Amino acid sequence: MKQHDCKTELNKANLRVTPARIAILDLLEKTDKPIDIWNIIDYLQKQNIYTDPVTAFRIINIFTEKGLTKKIQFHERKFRYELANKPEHHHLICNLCRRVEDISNCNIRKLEKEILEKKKFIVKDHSLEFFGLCQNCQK
Amino acid sequence: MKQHDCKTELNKANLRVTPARIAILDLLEKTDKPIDIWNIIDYLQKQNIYTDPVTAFRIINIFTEKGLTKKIQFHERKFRYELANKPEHHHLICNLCRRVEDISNCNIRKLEKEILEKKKFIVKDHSLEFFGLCQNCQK
DNA sequence: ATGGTTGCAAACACTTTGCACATGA
DNA sequence: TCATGTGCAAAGTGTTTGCAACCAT
Repeated sequence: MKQHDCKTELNKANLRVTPARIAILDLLEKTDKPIDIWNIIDYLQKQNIYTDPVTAFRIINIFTEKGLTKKIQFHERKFRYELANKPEHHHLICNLCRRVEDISNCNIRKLEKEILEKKKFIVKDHSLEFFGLCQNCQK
Repeated sequence: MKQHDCKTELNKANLRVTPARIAILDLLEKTDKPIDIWNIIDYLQKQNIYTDPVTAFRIINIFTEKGLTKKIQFHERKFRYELANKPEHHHLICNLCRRVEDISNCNIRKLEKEILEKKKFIVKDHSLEFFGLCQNCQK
């Protein structure tokens, strides 16, 4: 994401523009798989933006609150994060090498409609993750 | 589950039969929603089976390893657990009252086949959870 | 008898909170 | 200037590990 875009994003969310926030949006934009806090810290460090882990957590939490990012879980003890405005997709997580691939066109929307009809439950969000073996690790 | 069945279950898994293990299998059998460690501890306590949380973790972990139980995540910091041999189903989790409802017939298998064809990824397991508002909380 | 199980103490990993100081608008 | 953001220390949760004692087989 261009710096400019990041700034407008932050403004729209009523958040002040700080180096750490820009960098984190930046990282999320250019990373294709959900990242954890340590990925974020590492990246900030490389950008010479010294940031306390606490701050990283606070940033990612406020982003999630404002709807900029999403929390994801891969059956690990920690959360992962990705941009919320990515087109709908789900994850294939390799049990061996932990590589993550995206998959889309799952037609979950149709399911959600059925759920509303059958169960009167309004789906706001869902998580769909597949665990298994990627092509490489099948050998 | 009858005591007897629990015992054969444990034997089949090469696990020794202990009061805590029987009780945990028992609880999982009669509970309809995924439970966490504290639910387990509470139950054991009520059964007058005094068990250290560490032991509860160890039991549930070995059960999961042996394929008797499954770990589940509901975007919380903790894991939940359910019996692995339940018929395929997914969860509707209410964002407000946290009630959990089951849903089945999602035809995920079809999707898994497509994934194998498109991505050459062999799905071993998946997690599909829906978050939203249950009928009661929509008012 | 002996190897799997447990309890206890401690450590661990991830995440949150409180408060004083710093900074962006 | 002043609300918002940050760093540091500390605490909070959920979970795992090591080791000695215990108990199911």
